[in-house]
Parts: sequence; structure tokens; C-alpha cells
Amino acid sequence: VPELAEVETLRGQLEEEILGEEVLGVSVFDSKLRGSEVLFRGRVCAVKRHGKALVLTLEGGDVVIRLGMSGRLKLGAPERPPRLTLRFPGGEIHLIDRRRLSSIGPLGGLPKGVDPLLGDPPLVWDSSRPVKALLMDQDFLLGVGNIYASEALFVAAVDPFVPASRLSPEERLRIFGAVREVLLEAISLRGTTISDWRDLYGRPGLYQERLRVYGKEGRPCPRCGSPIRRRVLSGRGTWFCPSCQVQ
DNA sequence: TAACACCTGTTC
DNA sequence: GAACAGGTGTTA
Repeated sequence: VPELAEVETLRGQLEEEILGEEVLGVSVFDSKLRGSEVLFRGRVCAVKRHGKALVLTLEGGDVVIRLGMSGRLKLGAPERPPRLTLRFPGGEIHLIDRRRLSSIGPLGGLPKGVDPLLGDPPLVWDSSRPVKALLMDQDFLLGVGNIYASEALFVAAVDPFVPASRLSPEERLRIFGAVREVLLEAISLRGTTISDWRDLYGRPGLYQERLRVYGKEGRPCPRCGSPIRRRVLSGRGTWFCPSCQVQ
């Protein structure tokens, strides 16, 4: 799950719960995360997000948490065995991850794209790559993953397969605006829960009820009624309306 | 840019 | 059994 909207949801909730709190202890239960316990030292000075990465700034240094496809953080009792547990005065926070693709590390190697909620649209929309692949490139734009790329391109009425270099300036602005709009609404609904995603308190998000095309193959387009199609683009499922999203 | 690897679970 | 799933890093 965790794209920008989900990570931003967690970031805000973590800030509420642990800002200023001291890490009392760390338990690592998954050998693949061995060694990461030494990163968590001191009080929490800031809870930041860089695209889809969560960055905890502690007195002992910065820790980057990447949630992968199915990772999440849960305050209080975990409903499945955690990979790692952080203890704070107010309670425990568990990293839970069915697929074990999440990772923890020191600061470094963060992608250099623009945050769509903070920055201006990128100026260089390079090359012949399909626009959806570009939107998901974390060195171009931060935080957009497969769900929100499909949704934003539908809102902007742009074909995901069109080479980015062929987009007009108006279309670029429309796409950027659609990305922001979709992400802001998803944040306000605590993200999209398809199967794994839950917020810090274990609650599902609500944006799955607003999805227009993602996962909707064969269902009618909300704009024109044509059946939504699914095709593969750079190895990822891509849903779109073949009638509204043509160049 | 594509394919695969990393993982595990669910669905066809 | 095979295909597929929110991400990302490496390899051909």
C-alpha cells in the first residue's frame, strides 16, 4: 500500500504519539532486520516523510523506514507477529509486514524527486517514457505509486501510455493538479485499504471507496460508462478508460 | 526498459 | 499450479 497518502497518514499520527518521547527499547524478531536496533536512540525530535519513506529524527540520528508493499506500523497490541517492536513510555509500536519487503536503515539513498504537495511541477518531463512510468519514478516525483498514478491520470484524462515528452504544458499542469487533488483527498480519508493497509491505530483507510479505475477492469467508467481496461505497463497493472483517456 | 529478485499470501 | 498484489534495487 504505502504510497504518499498512507505514509503521510502514519507520519501525522506518529507525530501525535511519539514526538518528544524517548525510545526505551527495541526488539527485533526478524533476522533480516538484525542490526537496525542500534539506530533507534534517544528522544524523537521530528517525524518526517520523504516520498514514501518515513524519516524519524532521533537524538541519536536519523532512521529511514520504508514500508514496502505490505508494511505498516501499529500502536498497541499487534494482531500478527511483528518484525520489530519499539517501546516508548506511552506504549509499543510494531512493524508488521506480511511480505517482509519493508526495510530500516540510516539516512541516505533517498530519491530526489519533487514532493507533489510541497513543490512546483517538475520542469523537465523527459523522454519517450510512458507518463505513468514517469509519475512513479521517485527521482521525478515523490510518493506516487501504482494506485494514485492510475487514479490521477484518469482524473486528468490522460492516457497512461502516452510518452511524457508528447504532453502539452496544459496537460502537464492538469496531471500535476490531479496528482495533488487525488493525494489530498486520500490523505483526508487515511489512505486506501485493499488488503493490508491500516493506520497507526489499526483502522483501514477509506479511499478505496473513491477509486475510479484502479482494480476496476470491466466496470463502467464513472465519466462515460465505457468498460475500464487493464493493461500492463512496466510490469505493473494499469487501469484506465480507453475512451476518456485518449490523446 | 525490461526482467527479475526480494517475500508471502490470496485468488483464479 | 499460475497469476497477481501497495515497492524498490540490481542485472541483462
